[in-house]
Amino acid sequence: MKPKIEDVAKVAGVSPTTVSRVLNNRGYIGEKTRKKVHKAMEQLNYFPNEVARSLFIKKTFLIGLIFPTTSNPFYGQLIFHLENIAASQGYKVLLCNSQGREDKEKNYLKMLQRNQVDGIIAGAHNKGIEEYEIPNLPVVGVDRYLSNKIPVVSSDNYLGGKQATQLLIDKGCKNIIHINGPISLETPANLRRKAYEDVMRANQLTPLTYEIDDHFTIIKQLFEENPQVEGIFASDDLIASRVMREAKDRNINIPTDLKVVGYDGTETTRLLLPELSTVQQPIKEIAEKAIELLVKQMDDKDDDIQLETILPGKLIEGETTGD
Amino acid sequence: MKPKIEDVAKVAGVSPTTVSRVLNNRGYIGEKTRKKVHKAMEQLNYFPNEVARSLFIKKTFLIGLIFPTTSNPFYGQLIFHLENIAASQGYKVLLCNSQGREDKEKNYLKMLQRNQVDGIIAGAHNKGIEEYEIPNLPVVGVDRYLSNKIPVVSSDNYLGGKQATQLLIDKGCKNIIHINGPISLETPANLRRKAYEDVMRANQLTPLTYEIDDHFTIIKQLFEENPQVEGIFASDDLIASRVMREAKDRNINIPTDLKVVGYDGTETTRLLLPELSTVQQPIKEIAEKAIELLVKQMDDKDDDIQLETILPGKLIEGETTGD
DNA sequence: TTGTACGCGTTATCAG
DNA sequence: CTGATAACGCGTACAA
Repeated sequence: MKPKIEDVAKVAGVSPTTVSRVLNNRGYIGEKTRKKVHKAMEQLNYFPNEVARSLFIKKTFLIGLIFPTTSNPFYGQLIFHLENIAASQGYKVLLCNSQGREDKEKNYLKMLQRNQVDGIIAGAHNKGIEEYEIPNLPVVGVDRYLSNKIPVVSSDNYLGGKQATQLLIDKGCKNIIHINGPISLETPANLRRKAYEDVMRANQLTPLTYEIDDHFTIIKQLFEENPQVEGIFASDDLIASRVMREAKDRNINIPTDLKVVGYDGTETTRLLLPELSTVQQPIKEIAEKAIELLVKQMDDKDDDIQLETILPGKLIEGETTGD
Repeated sequence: MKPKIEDVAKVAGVSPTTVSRVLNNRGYIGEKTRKKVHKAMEQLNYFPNEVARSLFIKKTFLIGLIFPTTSNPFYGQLIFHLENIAASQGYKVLLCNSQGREDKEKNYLKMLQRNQVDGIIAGAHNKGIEEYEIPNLPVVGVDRYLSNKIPVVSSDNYLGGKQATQLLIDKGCKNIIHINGPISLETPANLRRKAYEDVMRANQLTPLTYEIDDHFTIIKQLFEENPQVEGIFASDDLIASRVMREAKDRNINIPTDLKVVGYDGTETTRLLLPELSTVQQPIKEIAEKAIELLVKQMDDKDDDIQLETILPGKLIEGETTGD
């Protein structure tokens, strides 16, 4: 059915070894035989079988990607870059949407091991799963601590949180509230909150953080409990968008009565909500660094690599922090 | 290093065959030996090697996904569902971001063949590439005609275009302009335009279509050339968002002076731009149908399958079509 | 019920 | 410069 190396060999009138040599440019081969082999391959429409190849060389050039969901613009864009960069280095990508579910995550982890991936990049993680410490399997975390032995790449969340909060203060807000995603202490993203609290206190202001729930109902509650709120720093742009919506429904003018800053600054949110001030994450750079760290682990066996990489983001001032 | 079936056999004190049997639940095995083998597998932290397995059974349970980019909310969400459904049926997913580039697309196609994927789902496509007609390799197109032998799944683009246009007319618009993505005759999405033109003519109105360029500059031009425009039907929500932005910059009030309808209605755009009227695509249903058609091709050899599947979308009326 | 031998398609090794 | 052979890890006849 599918032609194999042996079929090509037969047609070209050489041995399978020679075909393999032509295929991989290994050793010396006569120019005439090389031509013959190439012609035979075209004639049969031959494609090398990577599965057999992988079995032999014990390398699949596969990278597993475990993230909550490509539906989310941040992860969608991150995964785009990861795949892109991986492809440019000859690696393929196995996509896993864990949806923030620990059971799915563990199953994916097993699946990836069975499939002999050369490495894993993960940004989905609930608690302190130790399943990620897999002997001889390189792993890199993105915006998530996976273990104290696994390198993490993230944007400078502390700086970002600081800049966002400071911007609101600079614009004259005193009553500033922070809305956080679901709290899990292991994520660097929580540094956004810490930065917010530090900056508030440094300015003799009282920090107040709300934690988001699945249906954003907490936002209504926030406005009801704090009618005097002047500034809101949301831990991502989607939440910020809901805040803006709620403010509109309550006839609260942005930026006059309320100023809003989000976080992430993905292509999509920049396009759909250009007026939103936000801290833009260096998504492409994060992807590049993650791949770099992964490939380094795959190549240099147990060389010591940098455990934490923090990339600076960029504060974008839009109309929601006004004037 | 990594334990193989033979190592497990040794520890359990049985033959490799027996281990394989318990692994695949094949044939009769004594309850005691089954226990022993399981214990040995746990002890060694054994994972079956899917690569070797694939080589033997000539099936990889891999599906290749070729789409422009996960960065785009529509594709991001579609890919999420595709992966999800595939996973629930034991299939894994190889992600390919073609970025609308024909050369990348062709390379991915070769790569997927070398990697022995069991099938391909593709929604990225420029012209009439015939590379997709691969003997014995099931393919399904999403919103793109790949060849007249390859099944396509798409939302009811004609109906959607009709509904969008009709909505604008119903709301009192006469001067209605359509903005299209890059035109390629092979895509069902172009039916949106045809529907627009048909409905316009049926109402004694003159259709006028602008084709979007990379940097949306055409939108400015549109407003300058048509100061009297009352309604705009954009072929996706991202374009619609840019239209809204431009209107705002020109102090054109939506919906009073201008009404806007988009297309896609992804989770992200619904969240970020809930005021936008749009035609929501049945993304999950598209994914389900695509997987179903692919799996059917993989199982029933050359059974005749439905070549075209059209799923109805849903018109969502928001504030941009007012009142 | 369990074990032996071979083949899946490829490549490294070693002769020639 | 080219060819024969073994091995990668697993699954299945076939034999025991």
